[in-house]
Amino acid sequence: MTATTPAEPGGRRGETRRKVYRAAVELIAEQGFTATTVDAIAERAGVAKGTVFYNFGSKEGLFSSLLAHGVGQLTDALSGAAAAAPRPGVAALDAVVLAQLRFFDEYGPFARVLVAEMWRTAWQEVVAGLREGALGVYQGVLDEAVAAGELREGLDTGTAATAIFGMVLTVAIERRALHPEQPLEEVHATLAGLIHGRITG
Amino acid sequence: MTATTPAEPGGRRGETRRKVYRAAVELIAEQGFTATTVDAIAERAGVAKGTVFYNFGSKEGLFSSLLAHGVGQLTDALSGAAAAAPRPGVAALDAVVLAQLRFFDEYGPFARVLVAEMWRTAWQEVVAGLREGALGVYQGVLDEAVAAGELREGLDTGTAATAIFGMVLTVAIERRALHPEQPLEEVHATLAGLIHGRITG
Amino acid sequence: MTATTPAEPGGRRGETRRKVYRAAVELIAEQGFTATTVDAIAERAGVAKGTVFYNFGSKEGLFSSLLAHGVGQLTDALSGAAAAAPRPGVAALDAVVLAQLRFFDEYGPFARVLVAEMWRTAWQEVVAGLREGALGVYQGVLDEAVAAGELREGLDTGTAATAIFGMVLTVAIERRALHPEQPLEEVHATLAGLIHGRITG
Amino acid sequence: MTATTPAEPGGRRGETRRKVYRAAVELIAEQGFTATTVDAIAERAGVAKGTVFYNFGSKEGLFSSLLAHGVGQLTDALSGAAAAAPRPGVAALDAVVLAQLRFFDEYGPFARVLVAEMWRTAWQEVVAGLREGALGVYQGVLDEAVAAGELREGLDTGTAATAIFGMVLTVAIERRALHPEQPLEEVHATLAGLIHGRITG
DNA sequence: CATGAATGAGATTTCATTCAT
DNA sequence: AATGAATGAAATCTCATTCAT
Repeated sequence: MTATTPAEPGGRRGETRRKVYRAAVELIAEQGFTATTVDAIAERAGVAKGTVFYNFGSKEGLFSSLLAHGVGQLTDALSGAAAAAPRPGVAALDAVVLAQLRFFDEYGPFARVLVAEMWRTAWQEVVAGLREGALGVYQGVLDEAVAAGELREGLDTGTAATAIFGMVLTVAIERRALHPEQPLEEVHATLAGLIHGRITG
Repeated sequence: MTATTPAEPGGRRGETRRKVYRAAVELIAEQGFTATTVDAIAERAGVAKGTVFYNFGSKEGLFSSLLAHGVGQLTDALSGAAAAAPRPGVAALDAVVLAQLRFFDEYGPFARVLVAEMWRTAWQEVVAGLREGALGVYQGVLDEAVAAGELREGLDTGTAATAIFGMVLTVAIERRALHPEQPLEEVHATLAGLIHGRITG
Repeated sequence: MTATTPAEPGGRRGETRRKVYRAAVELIAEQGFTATTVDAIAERAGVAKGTVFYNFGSKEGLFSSLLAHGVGQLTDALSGAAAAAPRPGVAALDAVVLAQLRFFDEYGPFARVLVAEMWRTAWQEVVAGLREGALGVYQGVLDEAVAAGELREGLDTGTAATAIFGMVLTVAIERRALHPEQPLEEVHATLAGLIHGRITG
Repeated sequence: MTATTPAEPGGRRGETRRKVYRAAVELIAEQGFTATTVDAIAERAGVAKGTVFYNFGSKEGLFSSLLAHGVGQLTDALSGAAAAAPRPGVAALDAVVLAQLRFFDEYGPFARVLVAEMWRTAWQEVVAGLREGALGVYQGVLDEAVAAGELREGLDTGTAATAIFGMVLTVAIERRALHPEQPLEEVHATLAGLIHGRITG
């Protein structure tokens, strides 16, 4: 079994991987990506340093596995919200925006890791997954809204999806860093207003 | 003259600083801050490694100087656009968005550096400058629009400013990376539509 | 049964040992002893890493066992050829040279291992075995030739044995690596000519 | 200047490289190739560990540079002996054999390194150099001897060159390891006898 | 008999920084 | 004002070996 093959979740190896994972996420939350050493991760996980390499092959391997996992969770959160929305179209869009806000509220460090490390060529694959996953959910919802006549025919839904995703991402990071006390609902209301045009009186 | 004193722009030292700036921005955009070595910066700039330290004191010093410089230029570009707009309010907002798109179209690597490194606690000072500068321009324009009755009373213009800035930043990066042939005006139209509510038919 | 006790050749254990032997010889021939990892040996042999240690105790143990095994086979091949020669002396010498060429033709990787690792102080015991075995055969044949008056009285048969052994070993490796198509008989004729003085017209 | 570019011999860097070189050769002589750590080399050379990497790029780089250097010296020694021989042909061959014996007598550790590490794919280039260099000298001398009628027409001088080189190499290593007190001249006499056919009475 | 996850000592390598020139 | 060789602390990574299953 190679170093990067995930083990069966229940076994001894799966347990180790989970411990290392959790330790890595916590430390990134505290100190950022590259400032986190494998030594520190191993110590916090309560395993030997070699064990990290045995299970993930390299520091890069660990982090790319981590990123992929986070992107997957984000995509799940967004598509879940889209599916659970009472009605498609703009109402679903609001739900997805709220889901994204909540996700980054809960996994704030992940948002920072995402924007800070997205550009490393080593992880282009992960970023591509983000595009197909999270941005895809946005674009799907927007396409439905266009089809339903809620948004104007001919809207560039690709660009609009990126725009909304980036808007929410930026606001979520800023809120966490500077106004953590501000209620999420308030922020959501402001963004929803911006997006579906009720910014004007 | 200390290491961090900027030299007169025309001299030999000013030229050296400019070469190092450009090399650093490009490399950091490609690989991120920590993955970029001073060796690589010096080599791409065509100077000796010692020269980087002679001029900027440290790697962090180079980077924060670089960020401050870029943020200053960005602020100038945005406030220039706001001031030159025929009318204040929403019209001015469109002009500022266009100016931001154009700025990042010209200085693409800087946009990536900004988005990637903006949130590191180490550089809070720079981020504060960004907030007072670029985000301030947005907030000022939005405040004027509220005062003029173009936007609804009570709008959280701080959050809205961050939202629009992040939206434009994200779209600018994505366009440069994936659709460089798409006309800037088209992108601008989509964003303007989103922002002032003409997204709906 | 201790880890270093050889098992009966036919059993499950004998089979495992043989697979590991073969894998180890090949890899060490390709990369050298220290560059070859137990991981790689186990993988190529198709067994678990623990199995190598269970059977051979240590990496060194595997290797010295492997060398001893190979040296024993080589000795058998050479002494068999000497015994089977129609006449003793120079004719027997030719037969032994041919046998050595044939042996290394069949077990090429072992020749490389031998030449590469023979001189390491760690394995003096094995080298002593080689000297008593394979070199002993050469020296015995040479002594007989001296006794028979075919070679001059006073010849340093120890040095001569080493010289001829090294010559054949080197040529065998070179042939395998660079001229595998060259008939063994041709090479043998050149060497035989060199050795018993018919190099001159 | 890249890490592998040799510096001008007189400068500061050249001096450092020479110190590291010398330390590396000494340590290899004592402990063998892979058992020698960069730490130990740096300490004996009296430089920081980083300096070794600054100058040679990697441990492999250091050793391959070392090997190439040794092969060059060996080639020079052999071709020098061939050129200085009073007469070409078999007399020159004797001189080359003596030169090879002397070289490995003086640089014994190098001979061991050579045979032990020749097979690493990283150094195939070096080995190719050996073939063209040292073996080339032997073949040239043999060809001349054939042309002069001293050796029989049609002799496979390529194989013969390899054979003689390997013979001398093996004997030189063996002598150094087991009979260092034996006079070089005696060994040379035995080999010379073997080679030009006076092995028989 | 065989396994393979875990280990940790010890190796190689990186790179921001200094300083004599 | 610029250089680049040298540094060394700190990082990443390797791998023979152990041991519970």
